[in-house]
Formats: sequence, C-alpha cells, structure tokens
Amino acid sequence: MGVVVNTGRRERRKLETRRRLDEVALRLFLAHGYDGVTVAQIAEEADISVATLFAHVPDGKDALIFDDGSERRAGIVAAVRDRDEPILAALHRFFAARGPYSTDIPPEHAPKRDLIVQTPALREYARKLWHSCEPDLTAALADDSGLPPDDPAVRALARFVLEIPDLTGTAPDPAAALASVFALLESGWPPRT
Amino acid sequence: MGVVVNTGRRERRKLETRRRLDEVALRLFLAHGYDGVTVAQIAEEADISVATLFAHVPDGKDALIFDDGSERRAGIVAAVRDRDEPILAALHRFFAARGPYSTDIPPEHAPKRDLIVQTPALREYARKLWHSCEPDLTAALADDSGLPPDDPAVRALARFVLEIPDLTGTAPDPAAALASVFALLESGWPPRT
DNA sequence: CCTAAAACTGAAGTGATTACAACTTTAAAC
DNA sequence: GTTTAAAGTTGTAATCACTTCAGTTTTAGG
Repeated sequence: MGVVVNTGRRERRKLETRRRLDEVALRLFLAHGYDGVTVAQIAEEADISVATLFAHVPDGKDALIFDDGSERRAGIVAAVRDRDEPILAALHRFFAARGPYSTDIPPEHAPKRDLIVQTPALREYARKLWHSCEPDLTAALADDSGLPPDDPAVRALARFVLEIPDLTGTAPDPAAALASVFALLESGWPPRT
Repeated sequence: MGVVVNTGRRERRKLETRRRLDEVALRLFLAHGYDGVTVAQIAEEADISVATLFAHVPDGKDALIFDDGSERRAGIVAAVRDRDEPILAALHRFFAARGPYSTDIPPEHAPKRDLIVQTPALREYARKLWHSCEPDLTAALADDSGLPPDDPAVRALARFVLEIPDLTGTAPDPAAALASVFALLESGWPPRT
C-alpha cells in the first residue's frame, strides 16, 4: 500500500532515528550554521555512526532537515484533483495555505524557515524538493488542458509554478507576492493595469 | 573598461591556460563521462597542478567547460536595450538566435551540448549561469514596465524567462517550444486556442 | 529456539576543494 | 638594467562529504 508500512518495532525505530537526526541536525545548524557543522558531529550527537547516518538519509547533508517530499507531492496532487475552480486557482490556494515559504508560519518554525532561506545549500535542496513534483503536476496540467504531457507550454507552466515557493519565500508580503505571480501566470506580461 | 584587460604576456598566458583547461576537460568528459574523470587527471593532462587548476577555475569542476557567463549577461542586456518591439519579443529573438540549448547548433558543438544536457551536474551549472543574469534582467524589466525592481511579478518574470533555456533545451523542436513558452508568458494560462 | 533478512558498525578509501608556505615569473618603477 | 612588489605556480597536507566493505548485532517470524 503505502511506501513504508508502519508495523513492528523495526519501522518504529527507523522513524524514531530519522526524527532524532532531523532534530539534532536542525539544532546544530541553528547553533553553528550549516557550514559550521560536520555530518560526523551530527552522527556523534545522534549517537549513530556516519555510515548509518547516510543509510538513513541517502540524499546527504542537505536532506537532513527535510522530509522526503512525499507530503508535498501528495498535497499538490490532492489540491489539483476534485476541485470546482480553475487549476491555477487551486494551486494558488494550495500554496497560500501550506507553502513552507509563504504565509503565516507558527513562530516555532520561523528559525528553521530563516535558516533554509539564508543557507544556499538548503534553499537549493528545498527547491529541488518542490521540483520533484514536476512529473505529477505536468500530468495534472495535461489532463486538465487536454494537451499532451510533453507540450512545451504544459512543461513550462509546471516548472514555473514549482518555482513559486522559492520565489515568494523572500518577499516582504508573501501572500501579495503569491497573488501577483499567479496573476502573471493567468494573464501574461505585461500585467493588466 | 572591460573586466580584464588583454595587454601583456601575463593575461595572454592566463587566457591560454584557461582555454587549454576547457579543451582538455571537454575532451576527457566526452571520452569517459563527467564522473569518470577526476580533476587531478584534468590537471595532469593540462600540465598544471591541481592547486593552479582551482586558481583558474574557482567555481570548480562543473565550471571547467563553461565561460564565466559574462557573455550571456552582456547578450541579454544588449537584447533588451535599444529595441523597437516588446521586451518579451526581444528576449524570444535573443534565445532563438543564441541560446546554447535552442535552435541550430553547428555540428561540432553538438557533443558538448549533449554532454551538458545529459549530465545533471553540468546541466545544473548551466542553469545557474543563466540565472546569474537575474539581477540584470530584473532591472531591465522594471525599467521597461515602470514597476519597482522588487515587484513580485517582475522578479517572477525574470526567473521564468531564465528558466527557458533549460526548459526548451530538451524539446524535440526547440524553436517551437520557445515560441510556445513565450506565448504562455505573454498571454497566460490556459493558452488561447 | 532458529535462521535469514535488515540494520549497524568501524575502518579505510575516494574525490573535490582549500590552506599554506616556498619558489618563480612578470610588470613596472627607478 | 636592476630592483621590487605583486601575481602566478607548486607540492604537501588537510578537511569534508560520501561510499565501500566485511564483520557483528538485531529482529521478524516460523
């Protein structure tokens, strides 16, 4: 069914270790900066070997404080299916509600968000995670428009949409920026006055 | 005037060494694949030390077969200034004529293009080079539209435009793809039928 | 209890990249 | 043309992310 079943001590420990790694890595990154921490230190602090660390997080140091992206992917797919509004409106709503970068974030998550935005490697990895949704989004857009999935406009729109979190994440007013970008995608350039 | 003056033996040698590195790296990459060649081998073949190699190409292995991006930047700036057509039309023309990814490429450059497209690290670096034009393009778009340079739509359009080379580089008909993407940027989604 | 799969480990290796201190070349002033 | 300081080059050693591997432990499940 799901990618990983959640029965048994084994899986529970696995998840627990992964969670501990995430917590330790974030704590150390926040304290000393991303480049000020080595994976060896993180493994040490999490009380596992370096080899095991990489077994748990094969995508490397960047990936330590991120989930595997399956939530985003599922979220986008869900947002785009079963709707009664244009697809871009649905995506707009999705980002406004959930984007890690966009609107109101609980204050305890703010330091993490700031760390990511200010650390090129982490920001880049977050961007990659969003773009890992490209195949799904492309398929959805093709479905919706009746165009083939390899249509250049379809591919381009998917790419552009997934660039939005990184783009609006740094804006002073993320919600307004979000609206502005979606308006651009809907109406084109130059913007209607 | 320019970033580097071209007088004197010193500068000439510098350029010569850089050119040799480019040539050697490309040759070896094409022969054994990007991951099948170490920088040590490249330095050896180019008859300089590894330290010197990195002095010449501080951006690392990825950057070996690329110029420093100043040409692209100058090209875009030039394309966007002194024109009698809409700015997107000028950019369309620019990419159609010159994008390393887009239309007709002399057959001797094809292997290099293929190598870049098929090697994630190189493709990524090429993307970065294009996006290094973002400040210039943003400024030009702001100028052109009267909007402030930090306007979300302006920033978004610059970002989207610079994603185009990577996007259309893999299309079966690059010129058509280019036209399709520019149509999207001009008229918005869904595309007019 | 038994066994095979899965997880964990330390140690050693690879490869990119940097730091450094010594040595050489060059530009340019005197 | 000698001097001098900056710029370029080099070998060596280090750091760091990441991988490999062979051996050990743990666990699931019959």
